[in-house]
Amino acid sequence: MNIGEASKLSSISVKMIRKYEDSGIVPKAKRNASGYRSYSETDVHTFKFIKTSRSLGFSMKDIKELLSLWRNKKRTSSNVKKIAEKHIENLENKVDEINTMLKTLKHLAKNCHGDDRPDCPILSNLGAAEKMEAF
Amino acid sequence: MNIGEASKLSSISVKMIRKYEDSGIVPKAKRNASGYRSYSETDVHTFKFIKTSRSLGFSMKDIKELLSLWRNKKRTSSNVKKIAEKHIENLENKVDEINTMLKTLKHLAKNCHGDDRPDCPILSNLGAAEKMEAF
DNA sequence: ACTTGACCCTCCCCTTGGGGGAAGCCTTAG
DNA sequence: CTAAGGCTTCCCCCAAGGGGAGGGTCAAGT
Repeated sequence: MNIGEASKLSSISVKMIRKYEDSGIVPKAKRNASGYRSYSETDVHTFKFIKTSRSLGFSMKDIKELLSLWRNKKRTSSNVKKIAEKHIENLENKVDEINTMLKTLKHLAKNCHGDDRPDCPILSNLGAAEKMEAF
Repeated sequence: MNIGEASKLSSISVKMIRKYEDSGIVPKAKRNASGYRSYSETDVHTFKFIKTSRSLGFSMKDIKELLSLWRNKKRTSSNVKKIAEKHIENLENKVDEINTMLKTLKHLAKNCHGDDRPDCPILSNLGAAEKMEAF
């Protein structure tokens, strides 16, 4: 099949399929007589793997590694688990980080009138010399 | 003062101070006789405002707006609050998104032996035709 | 057969919020 | 007077996409 159909079946844009090839995440596609890329069901399967991995937040770098483990029948599950656990840790750190921001932001927003008056604790705090750690 | 000192005082890199100027987030700096950018305490204050806002996760686009409200003494606090609340909403959505990923990832990791064996539910699920919503 | 529209190709630019480094002035200390 | 370090502009890079130009190819309708 051509790239358009592979794109539809995998829910990965034509642009990105080509980019994945350029960046070496997937091997170079075979070409037909007129230079069109030609894909098999297996290739679509690979694209779906990428799609699912992306939806779980894995980086393309991680996915490249996961793909090679996926293809390697002699892999050990510990290698895969390590990547997943590292990713879980990163995501948990990100959640913590955002929650810290949210705590401060909600505190500021709560104390802001949100009316016609110009005084606003959000702006005064953003512009304060002291750090936000203050509260 | 020169850009290096403004950078130290505001904790914003020299690179980024120049980039903020290029992108119009801050007005063009005055230049001294030899073409060096020259900053005042007020400018440093502005950079600190940006720094704090970034640490709360505001986009540069939001910060541009917050800065203009900050400088405008006739502003209404409702404008500021709207920006902050929209940002809070975005962050909350992001946390939800990541938590959804985490739920799936943890489920997968829990069921992965993580030993020498090649069988691994993480890979089988990433490569499954069915969507992850399945569990 | 010919046209038209839908695909496909490559190449380049844009995004966000940073960073690296080169080549060339300016300044200040020794 | 020289050397170091600060400053300037300019260009390149990252992730993970997207937009669009300019041109080749294929298939269906007339």
